[in-house]
Amino acid sequence: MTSTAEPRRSECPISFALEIFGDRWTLIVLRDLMLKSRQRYRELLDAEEGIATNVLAERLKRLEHRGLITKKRDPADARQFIYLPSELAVGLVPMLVEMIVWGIRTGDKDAGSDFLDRFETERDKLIRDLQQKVRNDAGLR
Amino acid sequence: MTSTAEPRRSECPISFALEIFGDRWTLIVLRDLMLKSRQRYRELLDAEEGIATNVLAERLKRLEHRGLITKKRDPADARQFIYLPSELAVGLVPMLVEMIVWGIRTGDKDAGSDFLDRFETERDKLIRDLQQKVRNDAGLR
DNA sequence: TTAAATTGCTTGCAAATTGCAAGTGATAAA
DNA sequence: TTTATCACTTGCAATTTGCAAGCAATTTAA
Repeated sequence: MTSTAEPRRSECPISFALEIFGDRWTLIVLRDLMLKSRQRYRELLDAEEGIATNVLAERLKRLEHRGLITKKRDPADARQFIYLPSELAVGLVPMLVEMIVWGIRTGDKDAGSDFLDRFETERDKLIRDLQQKVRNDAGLR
Repeated sequence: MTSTAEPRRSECPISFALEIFGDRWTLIVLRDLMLKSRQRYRELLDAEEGIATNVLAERLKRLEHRGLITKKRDPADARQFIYLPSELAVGLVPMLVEMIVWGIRTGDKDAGSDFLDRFETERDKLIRDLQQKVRNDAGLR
């Protein structure tokens, strides 16, 4: 059996991860899919950071190809598609939470003190709850 | 007092974090500075992923400007500079560890099973130890 | 005491990626 | 039927990247 994976820059897991989401937009898309419960192209395009439509289209293809999201037609409106995170994406929640915490502490403590408080008192439960909510929204399990 | 900070894309802490290290190279540089104990330009340039010299120079300036690293002359060789992570960078270790774990689990389980075992049995200590080692290497206290 | 290396960059340029605006084709609503 | 909406695609200019060569300030070697 031959491998179907892309060639890697190196064997380092950080490098591997960055090949998938090491750019300005991929994690913004995953944030919206998982933490803001957006699941349609139009909703993702409305990210307040202002992603360009061709870039969004390319990132969604990439994420689907890498197995981080699935795409299916909306049964209620055949013009639309629904993008859902996979379990691989759910596995990114701990990293996203650490990124959020660093961002709050470094950038703007006032804006996220509730999150910070909860993180400091019950990190594991916060993450489990978030992951369950994501799975739930995505119809996983 | 007027603010000296760059304008942000949004108030989101993930977005803020990505403005600092949301690209293919910045976290590779921080990985080498913190987890591989490299501290000179030449050593960083030798990253196996093959960073271009102009890109490395720009990233180092950026990281210094953002307060994630400091730069000082090598007292033993005035041609060289020593780049050291700051406490702000040390604060990124938990996120980097989660990224490593995701990368190992997703990409190549065999290559990092020791790290994974230790992560699963004593995550907090693993992170504390790593952070202390980084502070030590950097002469922080 | 010079000449050759080494170090940490900068510069120039081609190639790739991004951002922006304007389509396009399929489906749905009026 | 016409018009609107949705999920893109396309074309193109602007920005960013990668690559190779250069350069000034040391340090090492002859």
